[in-house]
Amino acid sequence: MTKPLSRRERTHAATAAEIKAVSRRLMVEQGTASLNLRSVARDMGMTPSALYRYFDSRDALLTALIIESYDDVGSVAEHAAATIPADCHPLDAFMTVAHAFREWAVKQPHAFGLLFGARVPGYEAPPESLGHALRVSTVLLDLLRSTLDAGLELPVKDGDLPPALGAAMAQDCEGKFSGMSLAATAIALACWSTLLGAISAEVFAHMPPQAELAPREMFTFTMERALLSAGLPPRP
Amino acid sequence: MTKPLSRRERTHAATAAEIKAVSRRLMVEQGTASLNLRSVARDMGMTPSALYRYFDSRDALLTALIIESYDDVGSVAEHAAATIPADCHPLDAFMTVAHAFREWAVKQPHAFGLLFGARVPGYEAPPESLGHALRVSTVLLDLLRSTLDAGLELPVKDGDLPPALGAAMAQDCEGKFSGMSLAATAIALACWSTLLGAISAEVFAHMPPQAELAPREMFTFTMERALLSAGLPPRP
DNA sequence: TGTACATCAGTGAACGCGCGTTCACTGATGTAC
DNA sequence: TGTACATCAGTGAACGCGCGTTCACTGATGTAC
Repeated sequence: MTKPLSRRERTHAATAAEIKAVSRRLMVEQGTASLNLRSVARDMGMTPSALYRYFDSRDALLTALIIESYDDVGSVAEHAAATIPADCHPLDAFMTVAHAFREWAVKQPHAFGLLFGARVPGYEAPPESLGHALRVSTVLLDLLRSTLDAGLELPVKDGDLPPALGAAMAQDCEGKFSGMSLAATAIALACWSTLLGAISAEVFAHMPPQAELAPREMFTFTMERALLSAGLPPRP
Repeated sequence: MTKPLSRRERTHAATAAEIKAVSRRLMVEQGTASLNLRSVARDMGMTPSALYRYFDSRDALLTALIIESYDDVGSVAEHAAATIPADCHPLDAFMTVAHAFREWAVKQPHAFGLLFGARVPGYEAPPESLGHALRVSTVLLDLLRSTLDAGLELPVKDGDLPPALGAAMAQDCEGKFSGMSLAATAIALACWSTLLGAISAEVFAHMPPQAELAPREMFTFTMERALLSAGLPPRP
């Protein structure tokens, strides 16, 4: 149904893409919060007002960047998951996606900060970004689901959870965790928080110098310990 | 040797403290990056220029806030550690400090973001802040050290570490980890990154709604699993 | 105890700056007959 | 194929705003004799 784009539409899209690319680069250099239209325009050799042909406001540009970044990291994770062979050890399967996520973040620390750091003050993410936001975690959840289907024994049972935690896990409004036990949900969330923590500790440089000497190995160590404690079988 | 402060010195210190307190409050409302002298002055019913009697520049104020926050969370952790009875189960001992850290962060999300979030762009922390920064982690390291002394068996031996990780852990420039094995160092760093991750996932609201319903229990669950996988004995 | 002087807190106007956004415009690119 | 018109990209000047910082000043608080 989508008509082929006219020449004008194509150049318009290309310029919009360039604006986003330049914004990205400037965010690396100057930080996310201080991204501003005038420096983007300056960098492109345009007047600031020309940008309004492409984005309604600074916030609209920010939203576009956020959505694009969510999609970017989402597709990185999806592609990584697609390379996992069927007979892969679960530990390797999860680590394949985790490493893909980490490498994306290390290459684009500004984008990672934009999505997973402190919120940009005064900016509220629009609801339509949620769908894009969920792509990464969905990849990991699917992986967990198929590992559970393959007979994974969790080290925690539903009854072991403190009542308040169990009750909270039961509120699965969006149905993302449907079909998973409460304990599995809790473990999934714990691993997710460990994953985000391991990446942001590295990206935001909150680790002592030792860890910075071998960041990739440090990440592997942290995540594998978390996954083992989640009940994944150790490597033979 | 310290002379008693004169009346003038006392009022000066009191005003400086008020400036910092107001800055803190404004950071909560407007975000860290957009803290500015004019709104601080406005809030205090002063002229912006008057602030220069107390701080040389905006950066100097930011530095003072950072150092004060490090000290704040540091002393919170130290006080929590001081309440731990001698015969305390190691899991409870660590969780006492971890909960104190978390509660501090939840109460002062802006301060947590300032210290453990993305760096404020264009601002470089002065070297003298390092000493203040290390107080929290020192409390936890001391706890680990005494647990090791009490005969804790780690689930990982030095030889199990990948060579690059072992070599990195061996570079203990500041001597913070002196007397600890390489494996113990690696485990300590993994737990530290998990701790920061669990707190920032909550504070920066990067968890799905389920976790937000029982944040404290979620935190406990995540951290206890990490500590158990670090070799701490389970509760009887 | 009283007076002369120094120190400090805070004022108010001003500086130069960069920001987001608006608006009337010019020229080029595409479209309809 | 050529002409008339509509659409779009981008310009340049201007708006009001808030920022950090400087500077000469006033008046109050403390100090020395």
